[in-house]
Amino acid sequence: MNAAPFNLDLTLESGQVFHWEKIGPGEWRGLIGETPVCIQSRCGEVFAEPHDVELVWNYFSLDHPLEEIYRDFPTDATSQAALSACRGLRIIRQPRWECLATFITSSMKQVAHIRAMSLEIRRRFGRKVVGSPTNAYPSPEALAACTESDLRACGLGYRAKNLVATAREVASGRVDLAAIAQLETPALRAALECLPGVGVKVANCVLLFAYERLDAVPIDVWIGRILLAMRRGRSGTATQLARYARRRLGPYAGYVQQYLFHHARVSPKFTP
DNA sequence: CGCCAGGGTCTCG
DNA sequence: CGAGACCATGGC
Repeated sequence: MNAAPFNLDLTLESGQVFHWEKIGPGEWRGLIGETPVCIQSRCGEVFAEPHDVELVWNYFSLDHPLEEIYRDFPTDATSQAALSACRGLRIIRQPRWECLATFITSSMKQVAHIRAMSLEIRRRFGRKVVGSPTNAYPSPEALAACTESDLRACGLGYRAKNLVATAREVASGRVDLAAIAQLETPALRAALECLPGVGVKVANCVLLFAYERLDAVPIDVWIGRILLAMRRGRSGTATQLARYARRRLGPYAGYVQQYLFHHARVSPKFTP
């Protein structure tokens, strides 16, 4: 299938999903939900095994209008540098529970360790998938049945309590992750923030990565520093930075944020 | 060893 | 609303 521009490496290395394994140049193995997939991208052409176009197209958001998004990119030097470095990076449509759960574990953790925790949670509590070395992400029910110390054994530390509590909210049906997709963004954000371990930042990650709200801007320490630098010294509280991001990053602010984040993180000489 | 990481929550001005 | 303390863990 043809999907230019699409850069698989950038997409899978930009801290959105944490379970894919690189098995060759531009070639990755992982799971889309519970379906094991091998995928390779060359020159805008995508090859996937199994050849399930619909599944791959949807997961990697190959329908997102990247050229239109690029036309709306901010014109400042920082954003344009991030754009030329990350062209072809796409915001993935993640399964909702998987996204919510992994970002609850993400607080004050580096990407590499989020990955390690996520893989351990899959290994211990996820359903085995034939043809995949990686297990599926455990269901809300499976994690709801865990104790806090079960999850501490996966390296979660104080995050274990929140993950179990949120799993129980979802498994019990008190929160329906599919039903709330119909809500407008402010109401959806509020619903997510009611869950234990979900604050402003994690809610925005879930809005962007699992609910297709492409204007949602997660502000972590990296993006915080970048926005502060873009504001030229004017000091910024969290609310000021959020307002600035909403005003300056345009209709696809979430995309811009993801490009800024990844570019900064892989630039050895990044000093805001 | 000290510092930092895709923060949330509670308390106190 | 804003600032601070506290929460665990691993990498460098």
